[in-house]
Amino acid sequence: MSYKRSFLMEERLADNRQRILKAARALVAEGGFNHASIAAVAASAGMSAGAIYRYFPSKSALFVEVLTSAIDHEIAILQAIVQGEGDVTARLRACVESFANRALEGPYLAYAFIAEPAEQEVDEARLLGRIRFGEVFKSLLIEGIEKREFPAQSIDIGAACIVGAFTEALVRPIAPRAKRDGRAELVEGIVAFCLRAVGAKIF
Amino acid sequence: MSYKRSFLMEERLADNRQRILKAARALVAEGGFNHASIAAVAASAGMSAGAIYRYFPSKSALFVEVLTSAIDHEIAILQAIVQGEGDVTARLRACVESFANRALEGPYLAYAFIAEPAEQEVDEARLLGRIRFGEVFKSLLIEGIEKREFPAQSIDIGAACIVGAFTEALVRPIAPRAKRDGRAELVEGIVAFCLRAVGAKIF
DNA sequence: CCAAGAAGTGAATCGGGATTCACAAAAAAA
DNA sequence: TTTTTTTGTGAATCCCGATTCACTTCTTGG
Repeated sequence: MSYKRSFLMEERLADNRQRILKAARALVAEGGFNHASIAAVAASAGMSAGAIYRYFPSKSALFVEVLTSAIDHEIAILQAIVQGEGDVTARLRACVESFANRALEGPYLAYAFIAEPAEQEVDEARLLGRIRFGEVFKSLLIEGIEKREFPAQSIDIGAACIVGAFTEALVRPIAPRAKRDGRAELVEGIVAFCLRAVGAKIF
Repeated sequence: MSYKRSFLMEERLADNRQRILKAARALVAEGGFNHASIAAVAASAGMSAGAIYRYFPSKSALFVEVLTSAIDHEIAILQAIVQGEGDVTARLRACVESFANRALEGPYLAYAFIAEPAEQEVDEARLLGRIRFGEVFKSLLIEGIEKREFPAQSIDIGAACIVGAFTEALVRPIAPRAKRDGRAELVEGIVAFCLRAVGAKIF
């Protein structure tokens, strides 16, 4: 019998895989999904188009992973905030602020991840991501209501609405070409909207 | 010289155009944009694929028109509510309710119009539509603040957030396959969220 | 009815990017 | 080193639906 991947080989492969993901992410960040053909990704990752298929079964699969891991990262950040200290209102505010700020930082990337159309599969992943974001807010809502910071209300709907609200408010300034001033005001406006919406008392 | 379109001919042409639009709309309603290839539209409209191109310069153009006219219709309805009687809060509620109910009526159509990815051009039309919906809510917000029904707040952001909120809350139950019970609760939840968000006093 | 122009047909073409594949290079086993 | 297996290459192929176009059919004006 024959061939067992050496450790070094193993590493190189893993490395290539990462390089592909990174290249794909970068291309999306730079010009949206359109910009990111397999050929472009391959070139940018320093390998041939065919090679990509040793690492990912299809373009969709690749981009689903790109999207999913970006979302994972985002969720982790939010989760950390949720589990942090402070009253629920403050944490909700921090979540929205944090998300919005990062989105405004990398416009194209955020646009692609929030809104840009892509393959069926990628879209499903995005919907899933939205649902996961919703879960985060759901947990905040539950806690907020429990602690009487917020009035009783429909949790699921509220969570979805929050995600939709800041997402929509972000997409317009984010969408390619849009002006990008008044960032602070934008973020503050979104936060204020969300806090009022859940009935936080500060307002 | 020769040939001048008779009135009857003129009519038949206009009729065909309408038939195409209707067929396209129906196909979208039935299975989303995917379902609606030129071939399918042609077949469903009872003519050949080539003929479509006598009426529309491209597939995109056709679907942009389908989308736009649907949005026009929707906007007209909302506008009527806005200009109707009652306090601003009531009208805002009516707008959201009305939109949501119609969206839940024709799930696929609404999904396609709200969220399903499509060609660049169609997407731009959709973004435009969202902005127009935003305008409607903007006018309500302005009036509401003027009349002291709502506290001072950022108009543009608020409008965008409202659109995003109900849109998101609708898309999930709307997205192909989702269950569809508790419609009334859903609508009521969305309305409540939006009213709180703008600071309406009822709550 | 005929000629000229317009509308309709649908099979062939086109486009453009994903995917494959015959082959080459590199790595492990012998 | 030779053999075997894996990995990498990139041009050719495939896919698939929009779009075109040579041709037919219908309308209009004479």
